[in-house]
Amino acid sequence: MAIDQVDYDLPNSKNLWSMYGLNMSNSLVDKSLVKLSQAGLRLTKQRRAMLEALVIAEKPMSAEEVHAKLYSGTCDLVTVYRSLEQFERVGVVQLGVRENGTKVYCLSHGLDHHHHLTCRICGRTERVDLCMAEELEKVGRSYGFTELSHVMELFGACPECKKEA
Amino acid sequence: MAIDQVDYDLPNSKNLWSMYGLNMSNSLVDKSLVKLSQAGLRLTKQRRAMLEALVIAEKPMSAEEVHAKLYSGTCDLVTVYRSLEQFERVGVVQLGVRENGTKVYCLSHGLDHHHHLTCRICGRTERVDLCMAEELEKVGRSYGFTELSHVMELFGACPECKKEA
DNA sequence: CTCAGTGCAAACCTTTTGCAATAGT
DNA sequence: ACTATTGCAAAAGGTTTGCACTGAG
Repeated sequence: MAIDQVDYDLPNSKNLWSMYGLNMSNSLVDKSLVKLSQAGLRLTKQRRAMLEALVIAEKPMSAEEVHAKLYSGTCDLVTVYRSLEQFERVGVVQLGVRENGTKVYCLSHGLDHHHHLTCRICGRTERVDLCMAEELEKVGRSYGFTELSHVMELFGACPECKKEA
Repeated sequence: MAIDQVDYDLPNSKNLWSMYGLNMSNSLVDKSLVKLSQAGLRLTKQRRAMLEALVIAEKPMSAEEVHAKLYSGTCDLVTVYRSLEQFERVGVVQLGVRENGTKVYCLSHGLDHHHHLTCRICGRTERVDLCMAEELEKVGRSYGFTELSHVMELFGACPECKKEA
């Protein structure tokens, strides 16, 4: 079992987190769980595992990548797809797209919307706190569009990968 | 044959465009052809048809959409995929991604890089002349990244679609 | 108890690859 | 002629769907 995998097959207990053997009142995860619950979604061990994986990773991951982080047998890949979709719908995660079209998800850090710089060779990811949401909203509204959303991803070759090549 | 389809199976002639029955010294297409040629790519009737389709459409299209614009039998879908990839490599088209991960391509209007606002219901597209390329480059370089590129797409529901719903 | 969520299998859609035939240059 | 490009067929990759079963509220 890889060190960063998450094992949720532990005995039950009272509170939300101790049952997973995690000493974690991680505000990100807590907030996420609350949001899920408020949106009427059910809290399952599979979903908790996925959220946990997203917190640990701290970077956008595809459904397959999230699935790979889970302790083998935690849940089916299909469930990851379905849950991530739900998570996005209720604003718990933020959707992004890789250059090759793969969808990736990362936890919404509270209210703050952000973007990423990704190495297209090794996948290294850096957070980019730069966003033109307001300007884009303005343009969108000027055309009468509503329910605006945007995708912005920055790609490049990181110094390490460039060294090797 | 739909009115906006492009038929290239016409008799040969001397110049680049008259052979297609098109009275077109369209600078966009001309520039594109020159770029292709300069990059060492070959000018085939399939590629000319694709470029033409892109000019007529004036909006980003997926490989399948480009293929659908071509007169039936002009070329195989696989060829469209391969050519668009080449076009992008030499800077003749610009790559974008839809919310669902589909790759889309649009002609690079000369040197100007731009983005799009797309209705996620009907596909209507508006050009967005707003870009933070410079700021993004700066961030990328600050992390030591090179060969930077970015994807930015704005999505929403257009007024017409909203009316119906 | 009820319906949302899950697993499994299979379908689907988009994109990529292999190889022999074709056609620019 | 030389080699990029094409078509066809097949595989690959990522995502979605159908259905019966399970489990959270």
